[in-house]
Amino acid sequence: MSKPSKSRAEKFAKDELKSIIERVERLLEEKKAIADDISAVYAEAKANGYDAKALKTIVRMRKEDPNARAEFETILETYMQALGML
Amino acid sequence: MSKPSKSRAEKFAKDELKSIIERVERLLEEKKAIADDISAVYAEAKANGYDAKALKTIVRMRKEDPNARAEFETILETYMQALGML
Amino acid sequence: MSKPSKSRAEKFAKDELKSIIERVERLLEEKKAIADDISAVYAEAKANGYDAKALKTIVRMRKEDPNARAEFETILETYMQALGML
Amino acid sequence: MSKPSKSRAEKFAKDELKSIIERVERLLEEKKAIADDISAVYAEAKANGYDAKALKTIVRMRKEDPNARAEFETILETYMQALGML
DNA sequence: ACTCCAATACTTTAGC
DNA sequence: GCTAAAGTATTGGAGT
Repeated sequence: MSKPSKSRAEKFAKDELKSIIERVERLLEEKKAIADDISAVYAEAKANGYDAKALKTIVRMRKEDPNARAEFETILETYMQALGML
Repeated sequence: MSKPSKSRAEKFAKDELKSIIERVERLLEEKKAIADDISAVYAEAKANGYDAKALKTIVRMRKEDPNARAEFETILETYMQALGML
Repeated sequence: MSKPSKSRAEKFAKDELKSIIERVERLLEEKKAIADDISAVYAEAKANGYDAKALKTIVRMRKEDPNARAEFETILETYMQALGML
Repeated sequence: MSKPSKSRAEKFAKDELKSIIERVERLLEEKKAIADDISAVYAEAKANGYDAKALKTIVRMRKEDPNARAEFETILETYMQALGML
């Protein structure tokens, strides 16, 4: 038949959808690659005798506000004291 | 027609499947109820001036092995010291 | 000395804190017991030839609103159609 | 005083630790930037009338093995049939 | 400010 | 036992 099976508008939408999905997929691949790089850094550090869990804790702590952290530590120690954990 | 639409065996399997699903659903409801109770305890504590985040940290710490925790703290402080965080 | 080492108020707060923590711990134990029960149901089902992953999917689906689900399925199929996944 | 406060080896380890931490932090920043890009794509798609949840489902499905998915769907429909969900 | 939801990170479990 | 997948918990962000 001479009539196209899909209208121009439908074709356009189709391409748009495909484009969205593929952009996300490409970004997800990049994100995964970086996550793998991070794992590799920790694995190498571990091989050199570092404690990966402690390294992760350090990274997390450096992101936090120092004042907020200090305050939290104070509360925590108060509770631990009251519970005989110190 | 007089013939039953489902065999006895199929009916049996159907009931078995239904039973499995419903047992899980009942247990999930109970689990949810307990999770809600826990939330309520924290909410009440918060209303009485406690820091919910610190309380959760205490609960987590009490589950851990004290020796392992002490060792972890030591490593952490070594790293913090080296990075000028103390 | 005759003076108590802790004031009455502090002692009270201490007990209150301990009570909060212990209530949470008890509830967490109950929650864990139920989670184990659920695992046991799935393990038994699996031993009887059921697909645990599919069972979990069924349980999840039954929690959802049927209308919302139907609508979602429609959209999903539209997208899949447009991407040649059907 | 003439004696250095830190030995050469300690200084070296310190730099190594700092290097590890900073490499991870740089990678985390890159990872965050990509995550933000992904969010932006979904936000834009949503503004153009797409259902973000369905788009995410499509992305997930395209990562899966088609045969495995088909088989899973078959089992799922068997269960749904048996439970009167179809 | 406070709740609700989505996203991330962690923990645990299942499969190879 | 180890990698990979699920489930769970915590955190950040959006909206009221």
